[in-house]
Amino acid sequence: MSSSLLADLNTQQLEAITLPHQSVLVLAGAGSGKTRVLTTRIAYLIQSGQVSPFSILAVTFTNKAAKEMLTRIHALLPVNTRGMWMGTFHGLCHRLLRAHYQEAGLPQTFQILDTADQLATIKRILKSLSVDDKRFPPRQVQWFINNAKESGQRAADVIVDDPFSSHLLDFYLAYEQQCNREGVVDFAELLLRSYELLTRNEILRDHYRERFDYILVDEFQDTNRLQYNWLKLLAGVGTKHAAAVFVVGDDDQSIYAFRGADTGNMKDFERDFGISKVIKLEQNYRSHGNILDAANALIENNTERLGKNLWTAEGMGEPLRVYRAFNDFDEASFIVDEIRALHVDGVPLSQIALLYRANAQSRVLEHTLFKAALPYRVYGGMRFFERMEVKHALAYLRLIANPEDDNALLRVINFPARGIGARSLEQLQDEARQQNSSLWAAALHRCGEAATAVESDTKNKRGVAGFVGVIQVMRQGWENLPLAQIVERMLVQSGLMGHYQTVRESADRLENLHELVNAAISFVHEAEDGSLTAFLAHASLEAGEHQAGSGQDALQLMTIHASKGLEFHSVFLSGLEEGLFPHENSLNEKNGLEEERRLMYVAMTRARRRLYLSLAQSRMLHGQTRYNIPSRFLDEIPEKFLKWLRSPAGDGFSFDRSFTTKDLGTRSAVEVRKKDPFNRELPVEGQWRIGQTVAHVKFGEGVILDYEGSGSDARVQVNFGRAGTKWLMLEYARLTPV
DNA sequence: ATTCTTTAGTTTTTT
DNA sequence: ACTAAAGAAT
Repeated sequence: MSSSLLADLNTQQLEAITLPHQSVLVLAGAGSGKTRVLTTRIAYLIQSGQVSPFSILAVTFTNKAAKEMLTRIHALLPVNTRGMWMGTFHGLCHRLLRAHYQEAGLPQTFQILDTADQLATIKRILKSLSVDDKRFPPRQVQWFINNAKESGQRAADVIVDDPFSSHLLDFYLAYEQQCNREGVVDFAELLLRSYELLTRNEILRDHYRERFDYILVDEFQDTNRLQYNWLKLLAGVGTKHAAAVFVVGDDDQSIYAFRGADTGNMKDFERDFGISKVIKLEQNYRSHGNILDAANALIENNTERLGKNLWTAEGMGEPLRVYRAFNDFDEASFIVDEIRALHVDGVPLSQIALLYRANAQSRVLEHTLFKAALPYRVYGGMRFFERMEVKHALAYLRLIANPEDDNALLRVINFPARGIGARSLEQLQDEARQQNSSLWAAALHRCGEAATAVESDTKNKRGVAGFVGVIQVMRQGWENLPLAQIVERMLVQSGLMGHYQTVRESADRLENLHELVNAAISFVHEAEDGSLTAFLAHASLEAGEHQAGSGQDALQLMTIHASKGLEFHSVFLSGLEEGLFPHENSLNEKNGLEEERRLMYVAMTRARRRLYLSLAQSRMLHGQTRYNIPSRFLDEIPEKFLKWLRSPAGDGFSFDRSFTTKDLGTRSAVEVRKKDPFNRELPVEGQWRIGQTVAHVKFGEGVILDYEGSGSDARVQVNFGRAGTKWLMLEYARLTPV
């Protein structure tokens, strides 16, 4: 046994890593070396010859976490870990279902619906049932279905006692049938179906139980009921081949109860798996004492805790700095000033995080950072595989794999436009309903199956026949092409490329389509199975690591949720106001306040050396100025840990930093409708800006509102007040700056 | 079939 | 205040 593997570990870490074949719950506090323990445990088991990688199953919550864990194991251990199963719950269940699709009652090419696809399917079903979507909002139906599935219930299992729920149940049933007909599964279905597969199929169950000797689970506090039951089933508690289940979690960092995570699973785990001992990792290697003690004091206010207190061998460090701002702009400019000072002191920008409760808060921060010319990156937001043009392209690919996919068909049957309007679509849907078939089958039937395939690539590209032809061409003779070529040809054949080449302002979209080809190429490189079906599953399950633009030293902006698991030298936590944090909506939910407090705890424990807490007396929200009182969480942190940078009571208040209404209130006679937040230069001439006042020979003075195009095609929209708002070609309009 | 107008929703989010 | 999506008008 190499000694380096176990060097520098504390007693509890060592105990967890070297534990013999038994199930254990590891309560791992923030910054206690949780990931290290998990990866070292796996490396230790393999290196000491207790188990082959083939018999290990490791579960994480995100693909990112799985990837990181694999990298770290490889760094510890020069051993081939191919046989090991490591991934997310959904990824692993997907793997099971692919391997045993027949036993699971699925077509070989079954596709995965993401959240948006699922909602679209539900809307479609509600429409076909002529349901009033005012009375039954699609989102609520979606929530009902996912909730049922995540507690392991099929439509047949749900018991309802009121007429409203009884309707919801009908929709659930219709949705189930529709998904089966189309051969698609949603995220919850991946779990439920593989759970049912293992329940029903004794041979498979025994096979996997025998195979997986050691099961490890990260972020266990985030598991929902179905995931827990899946785990229990696979582990085979109480049977001859019961696996040793090693779960790591922190009840204080459970912040996903709102989407079904159940910390009760931790207590149940102790009971169901006969846990004799809980190992607590309580030494924190991240933060200075003041930060940690403040966080501990805060979380003490929660009653539902398993009990655990973090300590550090580091010194107390600095107190937490609290700033009470006049308004949100003032708060942002305070943050900018402090960032500048930190940067001068040598703290890299990438080691500074700006955290907030809600995404809407990033706006003012971004605006201020941009004005201050500080580079920043915002995490979260639109992902690559969720972009409209990418989803269109994926829909075509789905139709190649499985034309029965109504969802995909509806998305692109008239995109690019082929002259198929609402009328013809309705006819098609009626036909499909009558024959109880897919839309594709109905479309085929309508065009006359024989004729279309041959004539398709000659001329007739419009109408339903044109669409059928396009798909026929894609489905015939492309089977043996490499994935990237399929994607490339599809982009041309579908007309997507052509469409985005002609439409103005589509440079980004075109680039994304090219990027999709690149994604296919690198997917074939990395994945074992480079098939189209595998690629489509990848697109659904790993909606996208947004890692573009990395490398540059930039500030990190994200929600507190997104910051879990990360650490920074300095953290700015803004918006500490009642109503915002804790969020007002949380107060109506059961245990909502406790979850908000855990969120606060997570935010505080991200900081290694310096933690700023800030609040604004007034803040723009939904277009209205709101006046808030300080967050109760500030009261829950003892004064001895805090250093107020401005009087907490508001007396002796200075307005020096604050924006007054003069900045916002004065408007010229001409109203600026749309402001570019960055006041960026028009790319055309370099001298024109949005918001700039210009003069026109005939229309007089006006303000530039917007622009379009570039080069000789560049146009600007100018509001001339009395003469109205006009679009003008820059080349001819002869505008002059005023 | 395109384009304009109205309306709803706006805590957190991965798979 | 702002956006996206549904509805109405051309």
